[in-house]
Amino acid sequence: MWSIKGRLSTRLMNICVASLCKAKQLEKAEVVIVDGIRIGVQPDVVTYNTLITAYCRFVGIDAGYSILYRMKEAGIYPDTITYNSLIAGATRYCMLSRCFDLLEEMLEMSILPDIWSYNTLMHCFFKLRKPDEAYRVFQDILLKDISVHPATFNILINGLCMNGYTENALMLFRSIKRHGFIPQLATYNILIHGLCKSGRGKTAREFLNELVESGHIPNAITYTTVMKCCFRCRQFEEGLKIFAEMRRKGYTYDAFAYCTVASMLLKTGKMNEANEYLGYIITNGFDLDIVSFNTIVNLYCKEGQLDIAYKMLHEAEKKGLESDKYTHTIFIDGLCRTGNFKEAQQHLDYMSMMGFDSNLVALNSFINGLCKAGHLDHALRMFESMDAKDSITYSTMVHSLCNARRFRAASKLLLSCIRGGMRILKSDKRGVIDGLRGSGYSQEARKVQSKIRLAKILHD
DNA sequence: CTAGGGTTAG
Repeated sequence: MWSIKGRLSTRLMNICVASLCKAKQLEKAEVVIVDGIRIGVQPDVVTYNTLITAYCRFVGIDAGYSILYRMKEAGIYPDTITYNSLIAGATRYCMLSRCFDLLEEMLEMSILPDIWSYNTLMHCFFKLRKPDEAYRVFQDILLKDISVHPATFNILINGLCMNGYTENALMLFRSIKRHGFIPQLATYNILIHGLCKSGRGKTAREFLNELVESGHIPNAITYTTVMKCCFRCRQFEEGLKIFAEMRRKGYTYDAFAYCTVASMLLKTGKMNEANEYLGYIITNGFDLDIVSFNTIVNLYCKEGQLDIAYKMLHEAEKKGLESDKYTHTIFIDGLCRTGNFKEAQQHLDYMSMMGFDSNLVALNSFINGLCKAGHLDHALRMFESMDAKDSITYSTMVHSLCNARRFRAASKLLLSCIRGGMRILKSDKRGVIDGLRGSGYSQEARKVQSKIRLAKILHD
């Protein structure tokens, strides 16, 4: 009798712990467990699995591991879900080798990996931009005859899109549908998002129709995705209409949609309106995460109010939020706008010290700032020192060198940009050629022109 | 009990 009651209570405790974990209330969850133990309710494997998931997500992978030790000490054996949670934690922080360590540990303990172990591993490969290896995991799943989960396809489609294989994602989507797989709402959301990101708004629209026709009801994610797509295609009216509809339907319960709108307004220079939207989420008690703070900080940086921007950053830190590469990039851009290159450099140094995966955007921003302020040689030195450059790096430099009438330097960079197979704005190419010609370098102008033509032939 | 939406540069 007593033991049945005990098990029932453990289930109740788990429900309680799960909802607290979901709300990031880890301390409260721990209190519930301690209180439970005091009155004789023992935590079980589910309790610890829930904790591991939450600690990995909100604190870090090592915090997740420490729960694993705690449960082992308490004499509770980890199961597949325990390890899946840790693998998900490792994937969150892109730690591929940890994923393999965990898989190995599972096998050593005769805990069999399931479809979720493989799904997560596949996701990790995609996050690390290794689509081939991710696809190999999928083939492995089929080979091992493990039955797939709808999420397997979602992860695949998303991963393919995010790695530039939109066409393959589309083919996969169609082929699994032919094989009788009924796409989930999430599958449609993922595909629509991928299509929007690769600039295929029209196809995205078609799938939005298909989504509705197949009986799904669009959710907040669908709306935000489509709204963003409108803004991308400069259909501002249409996008704002979608936002209004979201409001009517009660889908604006978090800061997501507001931040999308505010960013669009910032990009198009409508500071006052952006201020309104962001003011609304600040004063109306929305739970702001680092992305929301970044959007707000961006507003103040663009307005040149760096002091308020820093105040917001401190507020975010007080909430226990950690600044990310976006935060620093926004500050670098803002500091450059106000001519404070020294402090901008400090943010850059901090980023490389912290090992942020790619600060190319930040460097581009810095270079742009230097150019705008007329420090062309400083910008050039920076440019030369960069080991990775993209088309934006090149166009910024080429454009600025043309403005300074340094056409020969501009043409040199333009040519190396083309050699690298990168695209550059037509107006910048024109600027270089016309500039060379106008300053008496018509032979070099012809050379550049023919190289551009050659690149075009090779590219198409 | 894990995938999917929002934030950065020319």
